[in-house]
Parts: sequence; C-alpha cells; structure tokens
Amino acid sequence: MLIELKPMQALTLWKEIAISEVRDDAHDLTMRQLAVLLTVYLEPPPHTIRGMAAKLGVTKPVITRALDTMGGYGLVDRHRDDKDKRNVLVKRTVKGALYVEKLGDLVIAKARGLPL
Amino acid sequence: MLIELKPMQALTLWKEIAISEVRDDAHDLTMRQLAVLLTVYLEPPPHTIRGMAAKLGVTKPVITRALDTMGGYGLVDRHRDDKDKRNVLVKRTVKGALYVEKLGDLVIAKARGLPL
DNA sequence: TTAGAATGGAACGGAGCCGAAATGATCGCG
DNA sequence: CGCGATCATTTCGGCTCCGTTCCATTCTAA
Repeated sequence: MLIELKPMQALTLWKEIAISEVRDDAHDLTMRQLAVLLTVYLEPPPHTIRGMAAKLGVTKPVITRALDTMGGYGLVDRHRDDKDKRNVLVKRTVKGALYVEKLGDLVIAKARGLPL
Repeated sequence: MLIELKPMQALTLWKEIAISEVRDDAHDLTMRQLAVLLTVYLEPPPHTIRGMAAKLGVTKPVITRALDTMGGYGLVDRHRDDKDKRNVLVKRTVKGALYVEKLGDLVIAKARGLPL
C-alpha cells in the first residue's frame, strides 16, 4: 500500500516511467490510447465506445481510432454486441494482457527504486 | 514511502493518472514532452539538447521540437551557454514549476485513493 | 591559423491524430 | 409498420509530430 508518498517521490516515479516508455516502448502509445487500454483491462466489462468516450471526456472517433491502432497491434479486440447490434464491445487479448502486466511490473520496479 | 505496491494498484494508479491527463490537461503534452519536462525539473542542471536526447534515447530534433512546443506554453526556457556557445541550456520557469507541482499533487491524490 | 569535430537548429516528405460533420446500421416507441 | 433516436464508423481538411539529412556556428587541437 502507498504510505506517505511525497511530491518529489511522486514526480520522480512519474518521470522514470515516462522515460522508460519513451526509451523502450515498441508501440509508442499516446496518453489517450494508454487510458483506453488500461480502462479495458482494469475495469469490468462491458466496454462500449460511447461509454469509454464519456469516461475519458473525448469524442467517439477518438475511441474508434485508438481501438483501430491498438487493434492493429493486437492489444485489444472488438466485435458487435449480439443483444444490441448497434453496440461494439471491446474485448481483451492475450497479447494485451501481457503488455499491461509488463507495464505494471515497470511501475512497481520504478517505485521500489525511489530514493528516500 | 511506497510499501508493497501490488500490480493491480500500480496499474490502477497509472490508469487514473492517464485518464486525468486526458480529461483535464490544458497543454496536451506528449509522453516525450512530459519526459523532457520532468527531466528538466527533477534532475540537476545543466541540461543540454544532446544530453537529454541521449538520456531519453531519441534524436536531437525531438528534444528541439519538444522545447519549441513547451517553450511556447511558457513551461521551459532556453538560452546559449556563455562558456561554450555551441550549447543551449534549458532553464526552468515559474509557470513550468507550477505545472510540475500540480502534476505531483495529482499523482499523490490518486495514490491516496487507491483501493486496498 | 586552420582543419576537423561537435552542437543546435532548419528543411523536407511522410505518417498519425484531431474535431466536426456526414454516413450506415440498428433499435424502440408510437 | 414507420420514423426518430442511438450507436459506431468514415470522411474531410488541418495540424502536429516523426526521422533523416543538411547547415551554420563554435570549439579544439595540431
């Protein structure tokens, strides 16, 4: 659990992660794409385009395009809702789960290395 | 200090911050720009273009353009080094300091709100 | 003093994302 | 059944960022 995280530590953690993302990230995800990805993998389904657009405070095409890009990477999948065929449900993939898991490990590793 | 940060918590923290950035961020900074900004404000000077490019693992024009953009926002400043006039030193600004400080507060606030 | 190295920046074409508006498919109420 | 509402996607013009390459300035060492 997080206890007494100080401003300097918080910023250092954020900086280290940002640099790691810039240096190593193969997919070069946007902040918006990252927000979409983590929402899909951390919040309970179902995930619709409209719902995610509302949650992130962006327009629907932003979500559609983010899913296009990340779908191309194999990080997410989507198909029509059988109940209401207007809806599109975003699904998780094995590849995406591995990617998210690696991201979590990175945050933890960087958090451990923080100076006192 | 960070103690026993678990994978789920780490990812939730990162997700919350990403969403906040997407929703509220006035400047809409790229991950690279963010990495540059935090490097300038968290690591000891001097900061040269070449040095930061090496640190972030990107090309020089990336740093130059990031400084152009953020300089336009007033988040950073730069001028020639008097000792070696080939170098350009990146300087901090009051506006940039406030922005970074707010970012730190955001991380802390989100960290506090993490579920057990 | 001068040749070569180093530094930051500019120019270029290409690629991706943006918001707004239009499109196509589907639902549900009357 | 039909028509308006809802949902996701596509289209459009515009903007920003990308990497590569080239250039001007400045330093350094022979």
